[in-house]
Amino acid sequence: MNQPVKQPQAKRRTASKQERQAQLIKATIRSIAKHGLSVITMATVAREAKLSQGIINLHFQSKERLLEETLLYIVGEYRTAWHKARDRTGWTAAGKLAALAAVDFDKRICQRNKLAVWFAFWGESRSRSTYRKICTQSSREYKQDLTSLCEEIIQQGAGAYTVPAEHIATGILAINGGLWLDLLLTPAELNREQALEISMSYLRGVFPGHFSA
Amino acid sequence: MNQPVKQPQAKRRTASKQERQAQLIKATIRSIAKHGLSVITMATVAREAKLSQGIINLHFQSKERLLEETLLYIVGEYRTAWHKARDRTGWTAAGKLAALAAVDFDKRICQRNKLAVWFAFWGESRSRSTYRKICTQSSREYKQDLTSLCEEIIQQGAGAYTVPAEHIATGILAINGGLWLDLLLTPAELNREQALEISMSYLRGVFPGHFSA
Amino acid sequence: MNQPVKQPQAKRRTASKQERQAQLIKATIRSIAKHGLSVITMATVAREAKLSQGIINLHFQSKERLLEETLLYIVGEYRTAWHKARDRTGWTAAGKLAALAAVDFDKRICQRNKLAVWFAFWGESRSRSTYRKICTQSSREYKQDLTSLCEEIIQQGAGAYTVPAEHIATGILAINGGLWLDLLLTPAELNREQALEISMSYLRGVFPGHFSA
Amino acid sequence: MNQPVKQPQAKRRTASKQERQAQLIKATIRSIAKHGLSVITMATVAREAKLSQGIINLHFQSKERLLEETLLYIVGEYRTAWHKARDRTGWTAAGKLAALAAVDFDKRICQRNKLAVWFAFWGESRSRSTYRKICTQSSREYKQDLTSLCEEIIQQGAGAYTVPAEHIATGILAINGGLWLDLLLTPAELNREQALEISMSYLRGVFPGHFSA
DNA sequence: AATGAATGAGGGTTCATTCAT
DNA sequence: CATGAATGAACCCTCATTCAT
Repeated sequence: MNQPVKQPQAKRRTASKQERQAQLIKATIRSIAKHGLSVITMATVAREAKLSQGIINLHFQSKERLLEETLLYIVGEYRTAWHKARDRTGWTAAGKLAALAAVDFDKRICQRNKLAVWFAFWGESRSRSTYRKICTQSSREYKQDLTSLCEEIIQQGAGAYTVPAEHIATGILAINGGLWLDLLLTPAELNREQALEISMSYLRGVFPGHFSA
Repeated sequence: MNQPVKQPQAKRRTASKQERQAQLIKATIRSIAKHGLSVITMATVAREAKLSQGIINLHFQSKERLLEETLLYIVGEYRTAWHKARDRTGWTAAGKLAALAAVDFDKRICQRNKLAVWFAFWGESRSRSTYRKICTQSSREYKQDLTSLCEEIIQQGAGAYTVPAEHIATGILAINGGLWLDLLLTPAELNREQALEISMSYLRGVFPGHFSA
Repeated sequence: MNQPVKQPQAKRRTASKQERQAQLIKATIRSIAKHGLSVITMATVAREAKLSQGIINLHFQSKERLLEETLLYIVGEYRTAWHKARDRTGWTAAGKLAALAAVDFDKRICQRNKLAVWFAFWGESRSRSTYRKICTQSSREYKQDLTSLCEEIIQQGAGAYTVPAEHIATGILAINGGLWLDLLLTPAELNREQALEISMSYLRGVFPGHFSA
Repeated sequence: MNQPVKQPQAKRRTASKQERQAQLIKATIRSIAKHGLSVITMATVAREAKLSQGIINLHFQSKERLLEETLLYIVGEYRTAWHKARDRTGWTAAGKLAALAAVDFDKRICQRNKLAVWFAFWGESRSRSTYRKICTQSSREYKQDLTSLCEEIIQQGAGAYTVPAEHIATGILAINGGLWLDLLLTPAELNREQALEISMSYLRGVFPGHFSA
C-alpha cells in the first residue's frame, strides 16, 4: 500500500537456493576482508554479489544469520580440510601430525580473505556467544585430533617425551593461529612457506628426530 | 606536622584532562570486553564511565579517536612492560628472552578484558590502516627485541643452532598470540601458568639446554 | 563510526519533556486525521511537528508507543470532560444524563480530527489488544456512569419505565458513537447541533417527560 | 437413485476468475479480522487463501484494488440484504422499518469478521476518498430507504410525530452502527439479540405504539 | 493460469555528533 | 568544563510488485 511503485529491472537470474546462498556467503567473505565486519552493510554485501538489497533477507532472514552462516562456511571448509589430512591411510602418526599442522598453511585455507574473516569473528567472539560456540567447538575438535596423534608419538617414544600431549596440541594450535595473525597483518614480511617452516620448527623442537627440516 | 595532609578529592567536579581521558579509555576497554567493539556506542561507554553523553566528543572529538587512543593505551602499556623485562641488567640473553616472552602472560598484561581488546582491534585491523599501523609497529619492535636476544644466544651456541633468529622471534610472537586466543575463548581450559609453560616449551625446543623446565 | 558527518542545524529549541511530548501527540492527531493511521510515518509526524526525524524515538522509544500515548491522550481528554459533566452539583439525574450525553457533541471533544483518531483506533482495535483495552476500559467506565444515572431516573419513575438501565446506557453510547461516524464521513449533511438533537430524541423516547425538546 | 451425486471438486487447479477472486476476497476478510488492515500483506492474504504470492496481483493488479473489491463485496452483501427486507410485499411500513433495522443484526451480516472489516475501512475512510465514497454511498441509500418508511409512518400518524423523518433515519443508522462497535469490542457483554432489542427500543421511543416489545 | 524468486523504495530505528544551557 | 536534548544520515528490514518459468 504505502509501498513504492516498482520499476522494471535490468535482468533476473535464477539460481538454486544453494547456489544463491553460496554466492552471498562468498560475497560476505570478500566484503569482510575488504571493509571489515563492523563496516559491511547489507547493501555492501548485496552489491558485492551483484544482487539486490533485499536478497539477503530473502535467503538468510537477517544480517545476523548471514554472518553466522558465513562463519559456519569457513569453519566447515577448514574442518573438511583437516579431516582429509587426518584420515590419510598408510601414514605414520608423525606424518599425519605434520600434514594436519600443514593444513593451516594450505593454499585453500590460508587465504588472506579467509584469515581476515577468522580474526573478524574472533574479535567479536568474546561478546557474541553464537560466534564463540562455533569457534570453540571447531578448535576443540581440532585439538582433540592433534592430541591423539601426539599421544601416539609419545607412546612410540617410550618415555623420551615428557610434555603432555595436550600441551603440545595446544602449542601447535597456538603457533599456527599466531602465524595467521602475522600473515594477516604483515603479509610482506612472511609468506605461507615460511610460516609452515616456523610451525614445523615447533614440532621438531618437541619431537626431535621425528621431523626433518 | 599537624598540617592537614592534602587528600585527593574522591571525585573532582572537574577532573584534569588527563584523568578524564584515562577514565574514558578504561571505560572503553571494559565496554569492548563486555559488549564487543561493534556493539559499543558513545552512550554505552559514557554510561560505563558514569559520565554524560557529550563528554567523549569533548575530550576525543570523535569515536574514532577514542578507539585509537584506547588501542594506543593498551599497546603502550604492553610496550612499557616488555621494555622493563628487556632492560634488566645482569641477566643472560636467555634469561632476558624468557622474561620477555613471559611478559605476555603477566598478570597486568594478560587480562581477559585486555585480550578482548587486542583481538577486537586485530579483527578490524585488516581494513583499518590506523589500527593496523599501531599494531604492526608494536609487534615489529617487539620482534626486533626478541630477534636480537635470539641472535645473541645463537652466537653463544657457536653453530649449534641453525634456525634463523628472526624465525624464532616470529615463532615466539606467534605462539604467545595464539595462546592469548585460547585464553580468551576457552579460559576454563587454559590458565596463564599453563600458557606460559607451553610458550616455554617452544623456547626449550629451539634452544635446548638454555631453558630448564 | 560508520555514522554520518553531521551538519549544523538551523535552530534548536528547548522545551520540557512534557511540552515536547504534547507537541508530538498533537502532531500525531493532525497527521492521523490528514493521512490516516496506516499512512503516517515517523517522518510525516515529525515534519508535522516541525521537528527532526529522530525526535519521536527519543521521546517515545517507538512508533507503537507514540500511537498508544496518542490514544491515551484522546481517551483521557474525553474522560475528563464527562467527569466534569457528571460531577456537577445541584443537577437532577435527568439533567446530568443529558449533560453527559451532550459531552459527545461538545466543541472540544467532537472535532473532526479527533473523531478521525477514534475511528482509526477502533478500526485497529480488533487486532491490537493494547488499543482495545484502552478503548473498552474507557467505554466501560462511561457506560457505568450512564447506567447509574438511568437507574436513578427509573427509580424516580416508580415503575413507569421497564427498559433496563444498562440497555439504555448502551443505547446512548451506541447512538452517539454512530452519530460520530456520520459526522466524520458526511460532515456536510450533519452538524453537531443536529447530532445532539438526534441523540436527545433517543433520551426523550426512553424517558418521556424528562427531556423537553 | 444410486447415481453418484456429483461432488464439487475439492480444489480445481484452475478455478474461474470469479471463483478465484471470491476466494481471495474471503481470505482478505479473514485476514483483516485476524490481523488488522494495517498489518496484512499480500503474502499473508495469499497464504490465508492457500495460494501463491503473485496471485493477487494477477487477479487484482494491486493491493489497493483488492481492498477496494473487498469493501465493495461487504457493502454489496449488506445492500442485498436490506433490499430483500425492504422489498417484502404485504408488510406495513412499520413492519418493513423494523425488518430493515433488524438486518443489521442478522446472522449473515452481523458477523465479527465482517464488523471488523467495516470498522477497519471506516477507520481509513477519512483519508481515503475511495473508501469514503463507497461507504457514504451505501449509507446514503440505506438512509434514504429508512427515511421513506419513516415518512410513511409519520403520515399515517397524522401529526402525532414531530421529529423529521430524516432525523429518525439518521438515528436508526447511528444506533445500529454504535451497537456494532459494542459487539465488535466487547462481544462478551452484548449479543446480537440484545443489540436488536436496544435498537428496537429506539424505534419504540420515536414511534410509540407501532412497535411492541 | 499460476508460481515464487527477485527487486528496490521506503519504513522504523539507531547513534555519532552538535550545541544551548 | 559538563550536560543531555536534538539532529539527521544511514542502518536493517519489509513488502508490493514484477517476471522467468
